Amino acid sequence: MFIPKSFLEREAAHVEGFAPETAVVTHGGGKQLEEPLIVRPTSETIIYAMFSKWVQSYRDLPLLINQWANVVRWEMRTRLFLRTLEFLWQEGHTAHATHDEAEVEARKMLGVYRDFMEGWMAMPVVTGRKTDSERFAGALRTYSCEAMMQDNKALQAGTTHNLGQNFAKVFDLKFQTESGGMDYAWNTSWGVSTRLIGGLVMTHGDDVGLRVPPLLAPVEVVIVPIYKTDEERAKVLEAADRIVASFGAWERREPGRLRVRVDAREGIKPGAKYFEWELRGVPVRMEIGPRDLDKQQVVLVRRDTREKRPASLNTLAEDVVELLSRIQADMLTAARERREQHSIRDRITYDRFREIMDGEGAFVYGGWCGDAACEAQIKADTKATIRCLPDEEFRSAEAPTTCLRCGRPATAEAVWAKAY
RNA sequence: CGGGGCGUAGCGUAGCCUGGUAUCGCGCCUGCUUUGGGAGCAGGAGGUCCCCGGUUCAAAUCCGGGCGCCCCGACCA
Repeated sequence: MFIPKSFLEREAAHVEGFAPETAVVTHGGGKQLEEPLIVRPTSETIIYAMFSKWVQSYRDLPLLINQWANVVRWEMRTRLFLRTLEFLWQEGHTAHATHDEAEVEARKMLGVYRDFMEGWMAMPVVTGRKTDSERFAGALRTYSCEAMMQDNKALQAGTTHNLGQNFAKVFDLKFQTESGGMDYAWNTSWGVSTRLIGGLVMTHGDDVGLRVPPLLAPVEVVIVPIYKTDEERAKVLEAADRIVASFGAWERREPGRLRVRVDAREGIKPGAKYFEWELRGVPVRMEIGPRDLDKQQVVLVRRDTREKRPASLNTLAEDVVELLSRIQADMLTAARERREQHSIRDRITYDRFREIMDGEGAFVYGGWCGDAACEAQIKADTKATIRCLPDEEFRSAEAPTTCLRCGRPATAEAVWAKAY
């Protein structure tokens, strides 16, 4: 939670990047502290100070520490979920014997993050490397997952860093090598935060409310019973209980059982229940009424498309499991298609680029000359930044040959967008 | 730190310009009827109109000061 001010100051680029946005504790126990304590904005300094005590030999490497922690960054302006003064995140820190091993780790964690964002959140991302001006303060290289929100702005959803030996050198994180010499360790760090919740909302939310992908939904299926008389009520609820019991035994599915809930509240009409569960984003609603039972069926309604269809009681569990996995897949596909519809890969003039950034926004794939001054000028002109230099699978079939703004030869393809 | 806006019942608001019994919706209470897309009808309760001061016979309304909140910008991996 607290980091001695001198720790933060040890790595020059790190302190320069973070000092303006730190909260500082000057008093403790009623007395002024000899050395102020920084409320951690990130934990590299304190972690590597400890690593240096733990590591002596190459045999102690690699070393990985993961922690869930709250951090504080004194932003001038906050935005719910996306930029808060205090946020909860997961931060991982590693130490390795070689540069290449650290590089592999940084890339691996980027893949882990991507798998979660796409496989679980159904939030597609573009992965790639940050430019020098956008990379983590103190890192050698920063990689990121960039998602597109429904207003066509980019959300940096997670980052991983190859820190090189920058922190090891200032915290004296040394080890004896296999051949008997001494070397500084190679570090990586990586994190994702509660910002992902904002990303989920802004990727999938619609006019009706939240849409939660099945794999993350606390309730995947809500059963809404429909009845008029007490007799009907008893019959319908009994059928609902039987369905829940049969689902409870359903274990052929990954991961685990079906999470089902019966909304048996009385005094609330079915329509009101529909609206409430739609607002909360429950992926599938199952309606059971007397008319359905007569036909040995229920009605299934998808939250993502709001499509409604009957399903036989005989094959219900299989049907629901199949539907849930289809919803999971369709939500990712729909989000990805949406992103691609708002991605521009055609060569466009800088005037056109400015027009787009001034208007509806987009991910614009364009050439970059590699000059930080040019990058800064584009930001000044349009507020758009290079979100990343995309990994190969995201690059255009035909690589751009000239810089989007200055027309000089391109050194890389870049994804430009306004960001949160 | 600049620019703009707003504070009226639990919530959302009208009224303010042009001073005169504070409006409507949701919610709440009681009763009856209701339940396949946000129930209906009838009756009812609920207010320091953000605070302080001024003008006036009379202030939610006009004037002065204060407080609070929101949005935009600067800032931000």
